[in-house]
Amino acid sequence: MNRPIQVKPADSEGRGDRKLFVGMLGKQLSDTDVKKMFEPFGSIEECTVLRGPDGASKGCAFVKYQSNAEAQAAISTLHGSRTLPGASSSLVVKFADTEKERGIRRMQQVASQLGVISPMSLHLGAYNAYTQALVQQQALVAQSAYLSPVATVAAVQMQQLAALNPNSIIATPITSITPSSGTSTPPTIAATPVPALPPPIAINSYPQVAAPPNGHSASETLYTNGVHPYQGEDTTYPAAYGLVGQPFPHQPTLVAQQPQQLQQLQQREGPEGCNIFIYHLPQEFTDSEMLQMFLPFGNVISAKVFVDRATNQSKCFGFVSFDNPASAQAAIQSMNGFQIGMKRLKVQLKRPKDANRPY
DNA sequence: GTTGAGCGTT
Repeated sequence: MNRPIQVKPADSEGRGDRKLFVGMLGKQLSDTDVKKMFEPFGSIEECTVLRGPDGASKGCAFVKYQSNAEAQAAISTLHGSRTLPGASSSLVVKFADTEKERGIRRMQQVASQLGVISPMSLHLGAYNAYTQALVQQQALVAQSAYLSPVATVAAVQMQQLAALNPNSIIATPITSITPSSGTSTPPTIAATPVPALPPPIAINSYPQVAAPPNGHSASETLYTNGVHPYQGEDTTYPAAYGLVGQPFPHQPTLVAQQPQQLQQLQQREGPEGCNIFIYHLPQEFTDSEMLQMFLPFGNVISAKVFVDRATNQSKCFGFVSFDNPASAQAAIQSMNGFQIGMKRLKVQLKRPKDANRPY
């Protein structure tokens, strides 16, 4: 009997698997559609298309057969066999994650949402750069009476980002916004006066600026005012920088506990008028850096730098969403025209999705 | 060079 078995036993043993993960399904396929597709290979015990909270298909599914052999057969025949309409590549059929793998996936997901695995981490080796940033930061704080709190915080953050990133082209913004320097350097902050912004926002956000270089900075900055997704180590730094007031008006409760909860905080657009478009970002800016830049203006729902999928390079523009229009306006007022290196940021409201284009 | 994709693991 010569049967061509191409799958190594090791692949299927020890997993006890009859359950498949199916990817690259068209998003319009239903459970039934998928079931029909997989029925020829065996008896299906369970077939579920994964859907988001809104009920939209995620374009993948779980299919559980009665036996491993059936599952195996489906893999052999269907995997990569065709590209379904609406899918970006060919059908994926493989064994679903085991418990253990799921655990790992969870951890990774949480880690990435907390910004622990961030390109920024790669630059954090230079501790002296960090301390240097603190010194400069304190100097800035001393001068902050000359600037609106928001502009100051934004500036400090820019400075810190620059300092933490040795290769950064962000070299100049700070020196040029010190009104007391007495030199003739013209301010490069374009919109220094920030109209009518409640200082508490800046104060609430302030401790984030002084985040220790332990890779947690993004975790601290994500969704600050109200949701503070990490605890510990956070008891000293507000005082360390002479801050007064209550850093967190309501008790920070959510810590990295329920992954589901974190998931719900994932990038979303805000309501109309709450989303801003940022152009001329430095090439090396990541989500978390952009997030930090805009934290002073309010509750940031999401911050996304647009990345070329093929090259993984930033396209130098991105989006930040706030939970209210006033924050978005404040961000525009303060940050539009903000000079970074040779370029100035362009910050404006995001175009509505279904933009009725005037011709 | 200009406006929120995406390979998705219950």
